[in-house]
Amino acid sequence: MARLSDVIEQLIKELIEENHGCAEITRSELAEQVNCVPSQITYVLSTRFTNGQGYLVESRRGGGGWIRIRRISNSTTAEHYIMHALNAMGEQLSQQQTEVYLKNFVDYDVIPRPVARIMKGGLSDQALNRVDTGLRDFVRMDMMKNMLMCFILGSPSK
Amino acid sequence: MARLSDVIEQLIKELIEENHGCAEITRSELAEQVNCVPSQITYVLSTRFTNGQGYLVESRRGGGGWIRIRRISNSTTAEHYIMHALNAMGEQLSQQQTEVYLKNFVDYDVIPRPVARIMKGGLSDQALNRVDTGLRDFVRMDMMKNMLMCFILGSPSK
DNA sequence: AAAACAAAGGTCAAGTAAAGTCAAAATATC
DNA sequence: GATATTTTGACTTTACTTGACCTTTGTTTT
Repeated sequence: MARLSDVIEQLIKELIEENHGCAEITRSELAEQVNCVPSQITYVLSTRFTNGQGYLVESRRGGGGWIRIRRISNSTTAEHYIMHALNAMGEQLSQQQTEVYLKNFVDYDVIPRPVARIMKGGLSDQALNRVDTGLRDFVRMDMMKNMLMCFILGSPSK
Repeated sequence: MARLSDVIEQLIKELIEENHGCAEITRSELAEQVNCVPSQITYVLSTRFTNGQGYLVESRRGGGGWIRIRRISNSTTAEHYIMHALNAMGEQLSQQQTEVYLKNFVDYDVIPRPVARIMKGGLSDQALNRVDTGLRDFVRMDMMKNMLMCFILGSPSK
């Protein structure tokens, strides 16, 4: 018997497919469709639609809120390159490693220098000063991945 | 269902644009146009047209009253605009406020869209997920400021 | 004038509609 | 049997909407 999570995963993937790479849902609606509690949608998103797997999840709370899931298309060299990097990157990222990565991205023309400069600023120890040192490199990695995904995915087509 | 607040925001922005930087409205009239209670106009103004976001809101009560929303010095350079924002910004920043700022920056050609996109990605709740919620908005603000500074410093004023 | 009235905008708290969190319970897998 | 994954649900936080009541200003009446 199929696991509910798998069904939900499949459903979302179909939505993305139909919509050329971008699904926009309402958590509670989708939950109702498959007859589960809303938080299970959250669970599926957090386990099967990560940056490392090539997805970008954005959301807004409050009245009229939504969740948007987009997938990297992998059709350009930049996308390939970044997807590859994303997979190779692991869980943590030091400031030093950040700089190495960014330099490479610029050298290989994956992202423009000005963009890299701003990323570097946001990912610096200075910016992350308030984050516990034990956690910092994890947060930095999350940010790096999300930034990269956002950069190559651009604005939602619509 | 699109949020009413977003519609109102857009409407006001268009009015400002049409009028070269200054919109003058009557709260109750605008409210009637979009079919909401007057106080919702106030809500939109207070969440999306603050001084820090580059607007100046003045008003007059009583018979013949009005509300005037002006964009701060339409003619300032990107650097000045950002400097102003930086100065007005305070210590904390929510995801929603982040988006309002970035949208403004892009709409008013202060920073290019791709840059705004990566900033948005890095500053999102998804990216900052591991940071304690009590700390999150502080960290987000630190990052925002750092990135904006990098942006200004990186673009040498001619 | 002064008082009364009308016509604005301002405030604030309650109501509603979403998504997020977290940990216990249930189920699968090894 | 132990460990990992999934399912559930009670509770939290965020964002938007509504409405009742307040204050200010201009106009009309006495």
